[in-house]
Amino acid sequence: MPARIHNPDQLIAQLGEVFREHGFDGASMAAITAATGLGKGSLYHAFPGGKDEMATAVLADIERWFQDEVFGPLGNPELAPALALGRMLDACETYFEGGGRVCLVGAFALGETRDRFHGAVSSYFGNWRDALSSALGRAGLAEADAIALAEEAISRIQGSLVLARALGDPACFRRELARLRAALGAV
Amino acid sequence: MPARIHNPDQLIAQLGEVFREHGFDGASMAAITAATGLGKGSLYHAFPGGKDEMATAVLADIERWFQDEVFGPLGNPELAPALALGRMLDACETYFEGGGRVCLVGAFALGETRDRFHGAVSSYFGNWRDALSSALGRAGLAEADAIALAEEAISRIQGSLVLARALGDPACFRRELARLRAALGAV
DNA sequence: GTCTATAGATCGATAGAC
DNA sequence: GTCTATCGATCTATAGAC
Repeated sequence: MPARIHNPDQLIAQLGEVFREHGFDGASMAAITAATGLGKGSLYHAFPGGKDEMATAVLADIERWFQDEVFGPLGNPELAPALALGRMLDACETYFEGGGRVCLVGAFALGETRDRFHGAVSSYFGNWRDALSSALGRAGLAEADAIALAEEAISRIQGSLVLARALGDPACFRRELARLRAALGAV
Repeated sequence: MPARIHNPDQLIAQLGEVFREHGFDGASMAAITAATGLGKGSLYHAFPGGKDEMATAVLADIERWFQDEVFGPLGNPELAPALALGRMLDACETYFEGGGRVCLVGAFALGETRDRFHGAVSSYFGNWRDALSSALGRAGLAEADAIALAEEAISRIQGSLVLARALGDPACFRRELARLRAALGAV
């Protein structure tokens, strides 16, 4: 059944899972072909830049999701800060599947890809920090304290994902989210 | 100048830096040859198991260092807990070069190597958590609280390394260590 | 838009001389 | 113990048919 048209959104999601599972270097074109059901010809037609362009598209899609679900609400002055903070934690619990799914952007930051995709990685974390400190500022913290607590919260989320994966115990992540909910005064 | 005998400790350290810089898959034998100054023949003579054995040796060396410098003092009942906690933070600041050096074990936990080296990765973080919660228990915390704070502290260290690398701002890591020093009651 | 076939480079690993 | 030469496999990327 050739000429089957792929849903672009689904394709990006499939690519993301391949990079998540194998890493960037480990995600061979053969693995990508198997995971997406698309031959090399189709993949290079959609992404003339090869794996680099695929990963860039995946990172952009992730940032878009977080912009809509997390950063946007955090920065929205019409939303009560406690509510926005709670939504952030809920979105993280869902997105990272309760600690069973690593953060691809974090993995790219630590891995061999750190320089190659530095722009996208830096943008993701920078926007997260800015949006979070904005919400904390609206909650009453001084600017310096808000930035410090934002960095701490993001570190705790990212670090507990590392710990959960390292120990093979996703509950580590959920426990950290629960503690964060109290520390941030989130609803 | 053939027949030059390499210092085994130095070789392990060089291998560690190659894996840190390129990741496991990205560390090709050519890159390892260039970084160590050893030909493939010599490397396979020292590590018949190839890259897997090299990485295993590097991880064991890292765990040994943390055992001596961090986990041991934390678990030592004769050492004042506040002192042991302070030593842990000092050792982290030194080892991770103030945020400019990522945690190889953390990177392996997030990356495509997560299953391949799961034993070593799990051992490292499990021992860290146990030693840290032991020190926190001696400092007066109930067992459940000690374990929770230990997980939080390790998450903050690992997460701030991710954040520092992602933003290209090592100071993120040092700021988190300073906040952690206060939160743990460390000297 | 999708496929197969294949080029050309690089991979991990081995063999054997010194 | 170290080196060079080399193998077969695998890799990314391209070409061209349909």
